[in-house]
Amino acid sequence: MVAVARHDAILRELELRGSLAITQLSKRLDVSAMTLRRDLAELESRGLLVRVHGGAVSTAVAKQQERGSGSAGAMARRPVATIGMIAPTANYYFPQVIRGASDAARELNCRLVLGTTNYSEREELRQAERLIAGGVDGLMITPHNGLVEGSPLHELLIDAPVPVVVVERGVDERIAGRIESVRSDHAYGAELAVRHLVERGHGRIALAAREAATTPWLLDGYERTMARLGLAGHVRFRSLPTPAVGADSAIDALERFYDECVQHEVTAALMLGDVDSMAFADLVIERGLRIPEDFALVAYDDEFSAFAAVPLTAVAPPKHDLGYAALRLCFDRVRQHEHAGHAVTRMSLLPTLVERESTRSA
Amino acid sequence: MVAVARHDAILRELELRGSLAITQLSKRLDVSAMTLRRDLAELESRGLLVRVHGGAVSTAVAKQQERGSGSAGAMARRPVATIGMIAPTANYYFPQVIRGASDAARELNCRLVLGTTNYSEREELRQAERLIAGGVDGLMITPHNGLVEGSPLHELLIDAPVPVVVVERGVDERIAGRIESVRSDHAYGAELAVRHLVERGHGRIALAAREAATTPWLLDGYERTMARLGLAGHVRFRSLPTPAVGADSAIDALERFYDECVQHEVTAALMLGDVDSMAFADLVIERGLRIPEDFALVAYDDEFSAFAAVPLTAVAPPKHDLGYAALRLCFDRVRQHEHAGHAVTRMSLLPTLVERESTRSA
DNA sequence: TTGAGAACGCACAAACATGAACATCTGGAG
DNA sequence: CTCCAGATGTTCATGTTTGTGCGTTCTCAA
Repeated sequence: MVAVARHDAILRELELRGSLAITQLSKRLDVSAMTLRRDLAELESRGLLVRVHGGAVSTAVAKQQERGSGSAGAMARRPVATIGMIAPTANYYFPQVIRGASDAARELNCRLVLGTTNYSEREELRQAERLIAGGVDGLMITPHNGLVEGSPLHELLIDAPVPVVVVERGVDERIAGRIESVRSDHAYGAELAVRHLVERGHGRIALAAREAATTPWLLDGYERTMARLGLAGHVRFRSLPTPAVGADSAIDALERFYDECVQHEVTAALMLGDVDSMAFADLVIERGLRIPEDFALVAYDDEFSAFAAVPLTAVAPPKHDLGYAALRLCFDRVRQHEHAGHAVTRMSLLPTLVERESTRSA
Repeated sequence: MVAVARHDAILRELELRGSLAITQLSKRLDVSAMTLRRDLAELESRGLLVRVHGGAVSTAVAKQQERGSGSAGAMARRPVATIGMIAPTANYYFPQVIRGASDAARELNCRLVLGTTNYSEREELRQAERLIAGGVDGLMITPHNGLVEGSPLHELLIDAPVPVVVVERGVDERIAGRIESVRSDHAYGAELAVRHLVERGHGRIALAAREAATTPWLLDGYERTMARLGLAGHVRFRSLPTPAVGADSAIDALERFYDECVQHEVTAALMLGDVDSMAFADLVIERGLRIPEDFALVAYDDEFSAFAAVPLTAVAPPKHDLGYAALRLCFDRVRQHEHAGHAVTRMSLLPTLVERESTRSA
């Protein structure tokens, strides 16, 4: 590789990504790190880049950085837009989504205003009104029951003076209208899990889930995949009750689920929620079965699955990316707002499966 | 190999890659390094290239490098990435998609390289190989039959060293993998049309479509909506033949479709393709019916619908936005390439309905 | 604050590219 | 058939570029 070609590659990389790491680029271009350092030194002397420890950044990025720290935030750019986000809770599932949105907000230099509703419809409405009245430029919302036609929330959002993106919930097809959505494809997540178990030789696979927004999707993907693989006869779905706060009545339900599994000679299960899954795994082991030899388990959610006594194979919904993509979409709409129309976008992101001990094949 | 041929090869190489290395080219052309040096010396004296240690660079690149040392602004105009796009045709439907992609490319300062395949599977494979070998940074492709598991194209794309976005076609769910897609929701488009007609009092609605990639989706949305509205009993689907080029045998099929409509007391139709729809509208009027009073018509596609004798209400697939969104997605992936993973994204864009005379309610 | 690990850059060695001089090849004219 | 001119290949002394070992410096996290 000729020196100029390397220089070209370096500058291209900088323009495309804003920065480069010597170790990575040296692998990609198949030249030694020293050579790259010499190249960077030369290009820096020509004012084409700025060297930093580990690599280099483009002059544009360097300037921005300087401005940012130089006047210690006095010159910090004012946010270009304010995006409201309404989530049912900030305890479960959503923290990651919020973090994704917040990462995107930082990148796009816009402000994120958060409201939570504790799964109350009235609260959703109130928060939405508050944010819109408060002058947000765009709104991201997760109505806990989806957006139903004719509901007051629907009326409000359909006429909202700002773009609205529904996050992680469906939009009734009849409404469609201008409301866009970004969501995970949980049916696909269930499919992933079932296929994973089938590949490991399981034919009798059960599903357990408490009532949650994702449950219907999970059930859908589960049944569809079982049917497609010719295992429909063994479908076992168990709806777990949501225990009252503080009560550990969930254990009862898990025990009943376990008994059913034994009774129907089920050898593997997919269970919604990794906390429940961990409790269930403990129960299974307590009853004298080995995981994964006698019973395989896939958790649907991946917050703590890695930390179970037997690390659990888990389906990880793309929470971070979800928030990130939703905020970007919302921001795009704010920017285009008065420009020519655009097609209504429905985005779905696919979960991934992380294999751990609870399904390692024999 | 004669001197002129070598000179030609040298200049071609420079134009393609911007620079060349003597050792590599001497192997490839099977001539000694000395000969190449003499060639380069001559071509340099003619001002056709600039020699550097180890090889040569094109004058364009050399100038850019030189100017680069003066002002950093010079490099702003060089494309930061090259995105390949493979479409089955550039005559029908895709021109708009391509325009959308090209608009996005301009905004993002990247180069778009287009290949068309004339609906040939071999050609799809060949073009994809060519573009990847040619060093594109990302690839957008519309395989005419979708991406089928196990096909050579699938094998190629799944292992491609660059991000791949499938445009306006499905990706087999089992494949999923890392391949992303952007597409129109044609089922929703059909739903839009049917609902529009039902709102205007029609109960017996027919669908006509020739064999095309969108046909199954149209049929799906049509049947689903008819069923949901309790009109399932009146489903009439007519598959039109694709006429040979030049022949106007399509008229026969349209006549048969018309007869069927009359026979079943159908009062409205959704027809794929606005050219066919226009021909059909003419035929209906010729037979003495009035549009929209006696018969309502919605065209699926909106290139020329506005220019029919009776301007046609049409469903407009979001072609421009499709290309735009696909290129942006692809570009994003190129930028993130080696950074942390991201969730696989499936985007669907909703068509819109443009109301015109052919369905104005009485 | 400290320490592990990564990145840095000097100095030297190895590898490689260069071009002059000379050897070899080729095809056509004498 | 021989010779010759021009093109191409080879050798080698020289200059340039690249890779490596190693002590120093930097960064991040405990």
